Amino acid sequence: MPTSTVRRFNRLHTRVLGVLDDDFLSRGRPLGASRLLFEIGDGTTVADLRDRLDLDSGYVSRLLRSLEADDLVSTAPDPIDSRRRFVSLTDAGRRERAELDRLSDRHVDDLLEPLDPRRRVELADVLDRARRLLIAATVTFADIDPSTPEALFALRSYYAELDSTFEAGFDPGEPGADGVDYVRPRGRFVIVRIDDESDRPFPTVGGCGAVTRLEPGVAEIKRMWIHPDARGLGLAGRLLRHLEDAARSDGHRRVRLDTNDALLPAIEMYRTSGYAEIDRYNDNPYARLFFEKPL
Amino acid sequence: MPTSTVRRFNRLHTRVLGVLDDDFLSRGRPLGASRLLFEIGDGTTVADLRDRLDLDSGYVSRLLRSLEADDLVSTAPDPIDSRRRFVSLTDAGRRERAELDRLSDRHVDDLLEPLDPRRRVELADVLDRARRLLIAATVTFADIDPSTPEALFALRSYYAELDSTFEAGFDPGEPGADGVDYVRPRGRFVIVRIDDESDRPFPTVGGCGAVTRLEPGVAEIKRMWIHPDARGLGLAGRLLRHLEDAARSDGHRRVRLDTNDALLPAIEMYRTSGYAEIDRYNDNPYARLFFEKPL
DNA sequence: TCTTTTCTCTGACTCGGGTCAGATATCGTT
DNA sequence: AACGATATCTGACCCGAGTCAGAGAAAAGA
Repeated sequence: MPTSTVRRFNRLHTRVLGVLDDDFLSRGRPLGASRLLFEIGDGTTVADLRDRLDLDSGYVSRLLRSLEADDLVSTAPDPIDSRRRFVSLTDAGRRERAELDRLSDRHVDDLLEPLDPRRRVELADVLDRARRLLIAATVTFADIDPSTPEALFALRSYYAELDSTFEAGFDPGEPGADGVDYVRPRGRFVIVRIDDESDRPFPTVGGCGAVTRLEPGVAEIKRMWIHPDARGLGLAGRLLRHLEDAARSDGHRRVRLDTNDALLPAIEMYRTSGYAEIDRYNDNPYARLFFEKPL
Repeated sequence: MPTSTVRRFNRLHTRVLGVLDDDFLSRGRPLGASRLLFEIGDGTTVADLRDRLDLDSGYVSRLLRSLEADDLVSTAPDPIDSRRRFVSLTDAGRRERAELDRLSDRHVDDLLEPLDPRRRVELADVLDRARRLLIAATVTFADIDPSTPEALFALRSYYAELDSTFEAGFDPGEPGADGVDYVRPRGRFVIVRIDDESDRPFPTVGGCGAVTRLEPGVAEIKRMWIHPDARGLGLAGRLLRHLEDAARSDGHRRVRLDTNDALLPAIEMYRTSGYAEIDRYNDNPYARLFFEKPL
């Protein structure tokens, strides 16, 4: 049933919103060229454009030259590596991009105009909820090295949040310990990747989690965190299951985890996910509750 | 604010749902050809396809021949008018259409798969609400002749609903009276057109309403009806305002209307729209309440 | 009956989007 | 200095989508 409802919505959407958007985005020039204007942003290299839009190198080159002919972009050799060309918008290009933006806004405004303000807001609300659910549906879990920028970004966000949650603050201790604990064969570091365009350089980090070996057959789940903007979408539960699966496939029979009594929703999730409270099994000063689950 | 939210949703939507849909709809053949398979349905004429999809006649012809070459459709002269050609699907064509349908479903299913059932339903719910609000935004009000099939359909639906609402039933009286009352210069008949694909021969009728002259400067609003599926979208209020505008531009200074005390939401709307209760001004046996509003 | 209109089809064409195979220049490494 | 890898560009293509101008057959009107 959800399937047919989604398809029904899709048909309407492409008709009233999608198609038209493309229509007038092409102001005299090929549509692909207009898209480039947005993708260039504050300047990038040709290679970057190429793999962001997944286009043939020759094709991008041609599009850029047509934009150059219209004096909307300018290119120059990248000072660092002069095989590369650095592309940026000219003033006219920035104006054109702003104009396209304005037209898109205008198009949506015109569409919403007949609705009363209350329903306009309601539409925005339901579409935003739909967007978040779609993002949740397209999230991916990836094992990565905990020393990569992506992982460090997640960990730092997590620590910062703990620091502001706990009354006494939070000190992550000496960094680099993660370097061994969360790397195979001792453990894993998992990132929740949100495939929401436009956030560079890597897809938005929606959360993280780690597994590490405690003793033979027993793993510990640590560093579980979901970005505040991505909560309420069922991601924490999916991440937990993913980490349990990882532990299981690494040969563990039980998983443990500790938590602080300030993290109520987390505690609730552990209980409903089959975790039972056990005695303290480590000397983590921030931990007040300890759980275990057989795999 | 709603504007940017809508655009934000659009970007995500075309990426995760829209584009892919087109992608695999083209199973070896040009996309337009696949679309035709759906549009042909249980058989139509070439002209019908042409203006339903708004395509060039030569183009449709070519697409049809390519489908014929694949043995998916067959054409024959229309027995009624042999300038026309009647197009219908072969068995293979029907199978292919079913297969495309299955693939589309599958694609959506795969997308929803990671979501837990509760959130899957929630997504369907919010998308359906969004669809209904978008439909409400794209509705059009049109003055038409009350004797057209479209108008008759609306009126009959309205009478049928009254008949099942009133305990004693409802008898619309001698038909044809509308023929003079709701036609200029004495009055108007307005139809609410819902531009939701697929419902032929005319866009779905979402409601109706009429204005007629009572006495110099005084108009009466009658036959106001919104299709049950289209309620809760603010259409009744917009229709009422549209009818008032029509009365005003026809030179009236006041509008009256009568209603039955069983129609509570309508009564509530009249009160909040500036109508004041007045004494009975006609002998309509179904009316119990009478309202008037200065324009 | 003759003329005009309607409906479909064909051929010739345009255009945007995109691929592919080099050519050229630069960088990194040995 | 030489070699392979990398980044960009150019020219030659292909293909799908769509337009346009008739041609031919049938229907409708005078």
